Amino acid sequence: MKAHDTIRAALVQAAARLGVSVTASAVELERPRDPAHGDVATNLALALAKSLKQPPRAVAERLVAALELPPGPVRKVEIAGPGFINFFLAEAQLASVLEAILAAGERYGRSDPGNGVRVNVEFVSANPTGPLHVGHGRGAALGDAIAALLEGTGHAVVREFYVNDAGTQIDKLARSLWARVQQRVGRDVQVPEGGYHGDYLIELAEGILAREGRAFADLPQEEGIGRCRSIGVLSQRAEQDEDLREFGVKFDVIYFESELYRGQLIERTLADLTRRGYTYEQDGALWLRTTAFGDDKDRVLRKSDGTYTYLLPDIAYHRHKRERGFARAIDVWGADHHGYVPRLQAGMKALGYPEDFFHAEIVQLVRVMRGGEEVRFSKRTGDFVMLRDLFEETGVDAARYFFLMRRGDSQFVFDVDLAKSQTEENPVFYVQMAHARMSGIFRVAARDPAAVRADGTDLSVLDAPEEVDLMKELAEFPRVVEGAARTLEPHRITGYLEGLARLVHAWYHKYRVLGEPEEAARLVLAAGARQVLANGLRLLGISAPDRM
RNA sequence: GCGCCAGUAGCUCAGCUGGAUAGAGCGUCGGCCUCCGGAGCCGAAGGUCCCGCGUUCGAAUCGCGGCUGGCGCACCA
Repeated sequence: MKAHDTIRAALVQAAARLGVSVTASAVELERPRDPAHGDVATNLALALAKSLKQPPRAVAERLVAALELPPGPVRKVEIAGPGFINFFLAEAQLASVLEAILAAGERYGRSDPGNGVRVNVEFVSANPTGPLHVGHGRGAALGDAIAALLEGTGHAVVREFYVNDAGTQIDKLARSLWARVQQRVGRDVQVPEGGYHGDYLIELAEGILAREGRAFADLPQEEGIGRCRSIGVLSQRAEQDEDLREFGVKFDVIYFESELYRGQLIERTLADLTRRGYTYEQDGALWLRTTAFGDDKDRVLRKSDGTYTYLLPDIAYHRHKRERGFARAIDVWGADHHGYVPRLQAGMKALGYPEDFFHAEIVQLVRVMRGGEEVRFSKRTGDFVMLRDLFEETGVDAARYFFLMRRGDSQFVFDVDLAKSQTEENPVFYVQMAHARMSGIFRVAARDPAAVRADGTDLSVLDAPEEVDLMKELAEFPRVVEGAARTLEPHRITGYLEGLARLVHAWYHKYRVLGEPEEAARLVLAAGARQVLANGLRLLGISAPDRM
């Protein structure tokens, strides 16, 4: 908002007059919780107290005395509490946010601090060994929202999914599937130890036999397992893609581990690490000196049997991201992998990459509750609850919203009954309903809300407390988006939307729009509120329905 | 044993990188439907911010030491 910039600049100038050099971005402006403390406040005097060796209030007095604000946006400046400087904005300033919203439309809330920086966001990256479960769903919702937040703040984002199609897990999948094929033709073969026991491989085995004929089961074992490997990976990948598509997540790049081997990227990475002096041989294995970067112990890159551990391909993969020109690589990982962060980070530093290149966002596990009881297992996989089962029951919007409404790093209980309920208790419903209500006004008025403009409308009649509060909240949206993007915390958006929806409902309930003397101005307010609700929901990948 | 994450109202959780009297929803209690959707709105009660020590003008927030819970600590992925 323009008033913020004006205040910021004036404060920087005032500080300079006191002999302190402050950058504009270092001046913190916030909206006080208590309206009696004004519309904008800064703690600048408190922050400068130490270096000036003066009491905060005295610093505040001097700052205000040195402050030169152009006439217009600010009508009053106060010093309060321990030394806060509070600014009170002119009323006209407040309503101008509506003009800004309607002029920007879908773009309201977007900003450009990212300045076109290229960011790779990798998430889900499930092994192609079975269906996606709810934990993947939380990662999918979070990764997609983080990507959208970064896009909304001016970053060039690529959404990426990494497929481990070359490891031992894939061998287990192939052998498990082969065993199921044998079982279906009546042979007494067991699914191997540590293999995949879920019913979905029985279904897949039946499909193979139906398509290929019984002769498939009589293939030589090596060939049969090989066929099972490619069929298994392809079918699981296809199924995961379909789940993700229906969940509303679209990836720009699907990267297969096997591509790393084809491009000699593993060997090149190993050569880099060695050339930089961070590898050594011991006990027949090749080690990476990760302790040089804060890891507990050094890690093996190449085992004594000559094969690679998981770490080396992963370093190679992230090196490849760097080579593709990304300034940042953000990975969304499940909590069960968090112990892995220090060694991959060490790998990045061993390659000489800056500290902030790689960042792992850890997502804690999800528990699912229904009817007051925990739902642990899915029949089909014999394991976790499947993502598909969840969103088919609750709807995609509710599932995504619920995954996003808590910080990723806190454990989360998904209440299926709440997600399905069509009442105010359900936050998704509550927020979407606020949007639908605003749309309803325009439906009755037979107007297109997207075509509403503030030009020439007298907005000074929007002076009821509920209307003032609503406009102030609408003005906060761009800052909320920026904060959420900076901290990679989409839950700030859901929290904001719930607060905004509350104000919208309260306003709607108390004041009529159509047929009132204030109709024109209130239509502008309704259109603005509707736009911000829609923009917030869209950012999270959730629909903004016009009626429910 | 070591590491990471969490511990805030009866419950689920926020708390904007150290600021003003710690907030919201649900639940509880009490009000409100001639209406653009009551599928909603308004109000009240409710706190040892896990405990202790420290850092400073100021700590839920930072540091140290404990306690509780989750997850990790492979030449697995």
